[in-house]
Amino acid sequence: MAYWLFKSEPDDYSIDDLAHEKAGYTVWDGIRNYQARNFLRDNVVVGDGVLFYHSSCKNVGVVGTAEVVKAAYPDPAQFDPDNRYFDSKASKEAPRWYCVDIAFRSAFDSLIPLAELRTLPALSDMVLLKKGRLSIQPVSKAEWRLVTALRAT
DNA sequence: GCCAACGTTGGC
DNA sequence: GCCAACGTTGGC
Repeated sequence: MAYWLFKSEPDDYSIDDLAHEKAGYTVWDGIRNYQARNFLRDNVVVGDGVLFYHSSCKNVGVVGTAEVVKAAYPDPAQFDPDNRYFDSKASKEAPRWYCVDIAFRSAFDSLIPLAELRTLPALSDMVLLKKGRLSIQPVSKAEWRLVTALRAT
């Protein structure tokens, strides 16, 4: 049981999109960074908590939580030539990229801006604040508790 | 849209 | 294996 922060560009896929998934979950595909891939493939397990983060938009920050409902399996998008995440160097025998499934858990009553997280000394070691570009990143239990207590849901 | 940070590619 | 060139991320 561990905690993570997943980034998404809300114009592409937002916490509201996740909250309204008819199937009750979504495939977290399209991860094309090796460090993020390794976390997905090797460390993310069912039941893990996810801080859902909106990036590359007007209001960047943590907007809610999700839960991992299926552990890593080969990302189908890498095999589909018509998909934007197609990878010609990947094969079904030797998949290069992995995805997990996550389900909506909560939406905060208001977004927790990145700038606010930066003001909290207890979060100074948070990966988000030190290594901004990683799209799948570990969150400590203490960080999870603190962040999820900042807002009502 | 700018630009800093950082990841990836590819020649040698 | 090094490193320059290039591409991408992502905050502002």
